[in-house]
Amino acid sequence: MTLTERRARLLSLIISEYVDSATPVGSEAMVRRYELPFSSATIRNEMARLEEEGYVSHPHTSAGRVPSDKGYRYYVEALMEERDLPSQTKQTIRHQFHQAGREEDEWVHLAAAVLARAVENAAVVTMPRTAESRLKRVELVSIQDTSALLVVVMQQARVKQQVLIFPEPMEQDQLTAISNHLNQGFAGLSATEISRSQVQLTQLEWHVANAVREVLASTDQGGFDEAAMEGVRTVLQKPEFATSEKMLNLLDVLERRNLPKFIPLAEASGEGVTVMIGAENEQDAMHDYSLVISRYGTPGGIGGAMAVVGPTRMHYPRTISTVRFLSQLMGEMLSTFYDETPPPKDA
Amino acid sequence: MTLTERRARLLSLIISEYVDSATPVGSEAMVRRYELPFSSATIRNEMARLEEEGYVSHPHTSAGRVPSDKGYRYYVEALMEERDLPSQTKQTIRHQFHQAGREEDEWVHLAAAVLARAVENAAVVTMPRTAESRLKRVELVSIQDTSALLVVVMQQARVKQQVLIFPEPMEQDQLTAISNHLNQGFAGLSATEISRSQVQLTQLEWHVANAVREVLASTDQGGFDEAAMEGVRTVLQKPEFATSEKMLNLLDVLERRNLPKFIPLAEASGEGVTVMIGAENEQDAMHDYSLVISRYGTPGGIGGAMAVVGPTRMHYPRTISTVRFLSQLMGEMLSTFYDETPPPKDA
DNA sequence: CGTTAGCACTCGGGACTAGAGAGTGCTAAT
DNA sequence: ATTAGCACTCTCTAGTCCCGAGTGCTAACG
Repeated sequence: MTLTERRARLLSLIISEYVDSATPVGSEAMVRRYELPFSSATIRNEMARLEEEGYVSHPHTSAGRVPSDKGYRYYVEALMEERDLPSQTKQTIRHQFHQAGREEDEWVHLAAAVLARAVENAAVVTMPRTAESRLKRVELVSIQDTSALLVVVMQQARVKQQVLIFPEPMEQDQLTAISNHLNQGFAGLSATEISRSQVQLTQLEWHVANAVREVLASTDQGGFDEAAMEGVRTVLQKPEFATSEKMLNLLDVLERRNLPKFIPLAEASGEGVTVMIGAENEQDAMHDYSLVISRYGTPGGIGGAMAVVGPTRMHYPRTISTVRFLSQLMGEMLSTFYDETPPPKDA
Repeated sequence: MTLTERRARLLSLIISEYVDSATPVGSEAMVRRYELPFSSATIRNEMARLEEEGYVSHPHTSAGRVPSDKGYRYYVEALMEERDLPSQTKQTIRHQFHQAGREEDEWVHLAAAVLARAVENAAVVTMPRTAESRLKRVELVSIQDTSALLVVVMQQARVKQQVLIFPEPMEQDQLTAISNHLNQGFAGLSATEISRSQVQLTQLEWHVANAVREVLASTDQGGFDEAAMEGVRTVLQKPEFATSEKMLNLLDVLERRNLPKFIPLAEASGEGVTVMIGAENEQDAMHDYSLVISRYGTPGGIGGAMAVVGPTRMHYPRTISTVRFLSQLMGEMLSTFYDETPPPKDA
């Protein structure tokens, strides 16, 4: 399954060229552009072999070659040299990134924007979260007689709020009493632990505790709910989307509620960067697109995922390097807030 | 400036027809389709007059007529009969809407989705908020030694949180003391009032108070930050977006950060529904689109705005009725939570 | 006078054709 | 093994033609 040295080199050039030009690449143009020490005829022969073996394909006779999914895959595995990002680029990214404020959703938006710009494709970054949400503190704030605002603070600084209706008018004092009791009983517990708990509760307290449990549970599932996406505009301007039909396709894919289906974050559970090329994604709608996914986060377990979405014709080395760098950077930033260990200040 | 009875009727028909078919409408087809008691020649004469007066236009000789902005305007002002939504539709909307949970952002998302579906265009709904945010309560929750989570609860149940870094390690007790002090001193105040306040503060307290003030201030500006948008897909499928260029245009308009520029919510400050047709919007990018905007909210002042965005060729009566109904419905729902007066249960 | 029939004229768009350009695959020579 | 040469294929663009829908005008009509 390994290619001869020359064919490998040729495949690599075809991919570079095609990533650049978005048009099928022919033998003639190849030798001219790269001053190859062979004639176009030789290149044609080699190309024919590459095609037999499935690394490139032919839109039609008399058109140049286009890399196939298999070709890209081989390129990503064996051919491309993933060199570190130029330190200037790193510096730029780091600089943009440190302008973020202190709110988490600001972070992820900024991260998505920076990533999208750096790789010139669409980028998705999910909010960081823990494996299992645990309650840190409950607050109840009176709104009017029978309604109050429930604020649930979870470990790792996630906050959710909702309006809670009581069957009877409640004073702020009563509410404070309830929240105090719940804080004593449930602090540090997860949703399931709360529902198993044996703490004695009044009916009103139980009402609140139930709402808290639901909040914790709903935080644990999903992950894309509050994800940030950027760069849609950029990617839609690429030549593959000249027809509005293709555009609609991609827009469907990038629809918020479709993301979990199309972007299998589970793949990114381990270390490092995962690449899914075209039909490697089971979803038909993704067959023309590639994903570069990575988890980010602290060693402690708090974290999220980021993904770059674009046509299979994407600049893989740059994209992979950028995703790797940015996920590492996000990890460091999270560490500064949530971990005991001070973050490495330089890289 | 008023049209003859017959010309008015004709304009109305042209608009109905064009809204339906999206193609220029000709005299011949007109008489056939609507069985008019005149010949096509007469209609042609009348159309010529309508064109002279600017109510319709001609893409080119030998094409049918297309309503102009002025034509639509006249139609909206004088011709269309805005009849109430069929009670079945109302019922459907009400039904869909009451499935919302209790979180505000869930409301606005649902409202946007319902609206978009009902009018078959894109819809934007902003989060409800007051004229000036006032502090209700501050909470500080320790995260690790030098960092804590600041939770700012504002009146009308808006909550924001951010991570706060202290120059020295802080115990939860200290944090609680600070928040207690701030709650005593600042509850009920707005951002400007806090900055003018004469309350004596330690350096640490001042640090926190400053952050609180910033949160309040940032909540007061914007309004589109957390707006919900739905129906982009729907509107992009309309025939006017057959070319991908047009699609990109609209996508630009609907970009989150562009919304404030393109959708002048200030216009909707008063009562009722505002319609902006094509070039009535100063922004060039909006010249092919119309807006139907309405404020929603309680009489008390808490509320937001909603807008429908679509091609000028839209079904105005239905859109206007739907926006009116939904804004009223949203107002009622807000009232149930924030107002003293019980909401009218039926309509 | 308002209305209508008739008709010449105008465009846009679809179907068709031709030719240029880029590229391939094969064969025979080096 | 490599290369030059060449016939062949296929897309893309421009050009042409023609149909259909629609207009605007004029002259006739009730």
